[in-house]
Formats: sequence, C-alpha cells, structure tokens
Amino acid sequence: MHKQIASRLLNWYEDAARRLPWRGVSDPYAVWVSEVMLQQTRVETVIPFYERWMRRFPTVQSLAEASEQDVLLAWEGMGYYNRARSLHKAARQVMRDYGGKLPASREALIKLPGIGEYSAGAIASIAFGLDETAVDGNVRRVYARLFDVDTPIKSPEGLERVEQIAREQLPAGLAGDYNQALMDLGAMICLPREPRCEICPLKELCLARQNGTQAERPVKSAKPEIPHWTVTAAVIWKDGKVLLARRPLNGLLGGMWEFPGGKLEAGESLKDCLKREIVEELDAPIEVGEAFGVYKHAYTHFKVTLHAFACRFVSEEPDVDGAEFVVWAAPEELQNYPMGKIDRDIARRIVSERSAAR
DNA sequence: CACGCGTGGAA
DNA sequence: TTTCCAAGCGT
Repeated sequence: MHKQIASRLLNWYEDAARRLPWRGVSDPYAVWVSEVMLQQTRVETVIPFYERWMRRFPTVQSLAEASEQDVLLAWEGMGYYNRARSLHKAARQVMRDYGGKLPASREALIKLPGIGEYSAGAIASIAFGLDETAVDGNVRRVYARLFDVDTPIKSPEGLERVEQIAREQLPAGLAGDYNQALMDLGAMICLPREPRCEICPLKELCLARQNGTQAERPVKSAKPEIPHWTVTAAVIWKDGKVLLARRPLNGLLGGMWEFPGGKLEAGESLKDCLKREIVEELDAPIEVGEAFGVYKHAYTHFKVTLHAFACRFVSEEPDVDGAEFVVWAAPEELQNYPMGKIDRDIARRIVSERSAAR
C-alpha cells in the first residue's frame, strides 16, 4: 500500500491526539499565535501563556492596536522575546495589507516577520487545509529514525534529506492532521531519549529500529562549551524610586527593562565594575552601597552569576527626563515594565523588602 | 550559513 | 548540581 506511514499514523492519531487549547480551533490567528509560541518552547510552558494571550489579545486587530510594552509584558517568562515583537509587527502588517485576515498561502505567510519555513507550513496546513509540509525538530527526529538517516540532522544535506522525505510522505488533503500527528508521535512516542518503540504505531516500518540505531538517530553534532560570566547590576535609588534602563531592540532581551550594569573584567572588583559600567551607560558616577543579592541564571549560550548592589548617584544625575531608555520607577510600578528572569527576580525582592519594611 | 537568541523541567 | 534540551527565526 502506498503511504503506509501516513495511513498508520493518521489512524493512531484519531485516538492518541493530545487535546490542546489551539486544536480544533478554526481561527487562523489562534493557530498562528500557538505556532509562534511553540517555537523552541515546550507545550506545557506554552499552554498558560496561550490562554492568557488569547484573552488579552483575542483578535489580530486587538494585538495590532496594543503597545509594544504590553505585548512584551504578556510574553514575559517565555523567552526569545523577538518572537513577541515580530508577532506584533506582523499583526500590524496583516491589518494594513490583508484587512486583518492572515493570507492563506505559504508564500505570503513566510513573508511576515516571525514566520519561517516551519511556521508557514504549519499555519498553511492546519489553519487553511493546504497540502504543505511542516518540518520541525519532532518531524526531523521521527523521519531520521524511520529512514535511518545517518547524515548530521542539522547539516544542509541532512535538512534537505528530511525535507524531501516529508514531501514524499505527505498525504494529499490531510496535511494538517498528518503534520500534527507527526509532532504528537515525536512528543509522546518517538522521544529524543529512550523512544517508546514497543508502542509505536510505525515500529514495523522503522529502519532505525530494524538496524538498532534508534539511540543514534538523529545524528547530532557536538555542542560548544558555554562561557560563565560574572556580572554586576545597580539598583539605583532616588526619592523612593529605582532606575530602570531599556535594552536595545536587537540582541539579548531586546526591548526589555533591566537594572543597569555589566560584565566583570579581569582583575576588577565587583564595585569597580559597577561604577565603570554606569559611567559608560549613563555618563554619571555612582556610589555603590549594600549588596542586594546574588542571582544565577543559565541562558542558552552562556551562564551568569549576577551581583546586585544598592546605589546612589554621587552628584550630577543623568538627564532621565525625555530619555527614551531610562525611567525612575516606584516599587509598585515595576510590574508594568517587561523584564527578563534575573531582573524580575531583583524587582520582586525590591517589592517584598519594601512591603516587609511597613 | 553559522550563530545568537530564554526559560524551566526532566534525568 | 549539571546536562540537555523544546513545535525556529533572523541576520
């Protein structure tokens, strides 16, 4: 029988499909939001964010009309914040160019910011019923095992090999369910570690299982060692408020607010590091006071240990009025500013110490 | 095209 | 505690 993989997989999916909040929803915007949130992020993490997001921004128009700060605030905690800014930007494009309705073609979808090859195929097939492949990490792993692909999965050849398999296996008219079935299989059965081959609906068709190479598929390349930085941050007080600085839009935590500071240099003391960084960033000298906690955090490409200190400006202060990227915030206002994990931890400590002092 | 970009959960 | 991620995208 032709396309045995598709027929078996779809048969399995009828009963085994996960019930997820964005499944069975006919609104393409909902599918779009879910797909962007799911980029590099676990389903269990996404679910509560998705529910909150759809209440807060139920339509493309409501998202397009929101401020970037509110959008980032709603995204805070999920990471990869450029996704939120791209989604926001794309919503405004969809209002302007398509009357508020997502375009129903892979070619048009992929032109929108934040929608790449995978997401374009996923939205096209799931939301619009088009015959498009959607190859993500799950699908690559499943096909690498089914066809015992021995090429490194992230090499150009490995990627193209799987793309070709995906096109060959796609069942016409059923791409949406088939793509989701592949991802569910990858998430529940064909796991990265210890795949559950005994209960796999495709076990008789799996070449890696026949060859005993499941554990070696997909072939991954070695990862570089990640550096560990020591950094400092200043909680600068004035009249019961603290100073927040907004990070540049490009790069790590783009557009998010933080307590300013920076990397410790060789042979430098923590306090000297902080004084130097604040002069560099804000052009004003500070005095560094009491320590305000040590915070550890692991990003994807490096780890940090951050030392925070309570500080004051010595004499002249930076001209905050009119500056777009710095603000004095009262403790109860800190929740209104989107921050990454570490800075949110510092902000929470400020709020809790403030309330404890009363 | 290789690399930068977050976070929290599991083993 | 450390390691390894998890439904990719933009440059």
